Amino acid sequence: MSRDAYIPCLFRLFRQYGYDGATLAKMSEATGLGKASLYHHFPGGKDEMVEVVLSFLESQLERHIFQTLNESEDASVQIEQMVENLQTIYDGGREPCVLAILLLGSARDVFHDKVKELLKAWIGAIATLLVKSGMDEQSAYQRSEAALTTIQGALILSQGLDDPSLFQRAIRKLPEVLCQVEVTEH
Amino acid sequence: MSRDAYIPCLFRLFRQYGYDGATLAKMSEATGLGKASLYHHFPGGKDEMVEVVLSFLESQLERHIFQTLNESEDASVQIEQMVENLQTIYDGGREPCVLAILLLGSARDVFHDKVKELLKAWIGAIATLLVKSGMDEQSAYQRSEAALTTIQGALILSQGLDDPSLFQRAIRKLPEVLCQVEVTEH
DNA sequence: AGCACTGTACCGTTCGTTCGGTATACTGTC
DNA sequence: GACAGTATACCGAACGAACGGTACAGTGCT
Repeated sequence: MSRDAYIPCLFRLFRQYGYDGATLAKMSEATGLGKASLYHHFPGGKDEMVEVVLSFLESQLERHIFQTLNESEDASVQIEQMVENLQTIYDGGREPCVLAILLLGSARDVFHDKVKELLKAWIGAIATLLVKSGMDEQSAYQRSEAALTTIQGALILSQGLDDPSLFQRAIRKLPEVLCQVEVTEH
Repeated sequence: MSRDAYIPCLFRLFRQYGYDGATLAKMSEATGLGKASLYHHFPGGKDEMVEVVLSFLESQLERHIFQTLNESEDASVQIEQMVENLQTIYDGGREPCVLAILLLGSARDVFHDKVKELLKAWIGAIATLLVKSGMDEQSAYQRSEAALTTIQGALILSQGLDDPSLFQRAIRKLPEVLCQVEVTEH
């Protein structure tokens, strides 16, 4: 079987256990492959598996997030579509973000660059969309960063409080927060 | 020396490496204590060390966050004080939150309850403050959750993007976001 | 003498990794 | 069609290193 078939499985393991916690034994059990076979498909060992998982995540973001943000309809409609996809990807707030797990913990330094690249791409994609819909660049980037802050923070809190609805409430506000014009007073 | 002296050291290790990554060898090196000495002070082993670290964090929150929120001055002043303390605790966004690290990764289940308790206490403290300053309870809790979402999310993103200023910008908006009256239009 | 503490040496287990080898399928040669 | 050669997929067993944890004999203070 092609090694691609095992990637989603590895993805799930790293997302659940992190770099240190996702042991070869768990991978062997989860994939049904012997440890030696895992090394046949991923000669670079655990690190290559993470690389591959991150590339898999990249393509997933590409397909379900970035592409959604490039269909040049109304901006708020696209954001709403992204929110829908977020629901799926993170299972309504029940699943953590593999980027966050890899960012914390002992493997931080090794994969930092790739994680950084993906986060930047995500923020950039949203910002580009907002700029296209007429927002000035600085505001667009600030709001995009705020959006990702909300997404990541809400994932943490939903995990911590055992309350997926927190994540859902948070991301449902995103279209409004990202697109509304500022007329606040205080 | 009292075991209390070693707790901040262990705290730093768990915050940096997570449960799996914070090995006894690292602790031994960081504290200057042999493994036997570590087990003398913490007979329960690694798990007890985490418990103790979480209790340490609790007292730290108590002193630098909750207490700040109980001095019954103007609410926005207190929030600003909390923001100041956040800057210190998280070193301006350069240090991650140990709660987040323990929440993700393989030790999740073991310490989930304690982490949940701390997060709830934090949210509750902010909400109580807002209620005291006249806000209705539901809004107060929603905004408090949003504040912690921002804090946690901004920490993740600041780590990921190598940009502590993101964290600083995010938390400096907290007083405004938490206290301002809603007059937005869209 | 009693106690708190520590260094050394060790335990069993699990870690990531590698080795040697098997089964199967495809490829080109005659 | 028969045969050797090669590539792919897989596995059991073992490796050294590191893991968390323990046993025990000090050591120094009261």
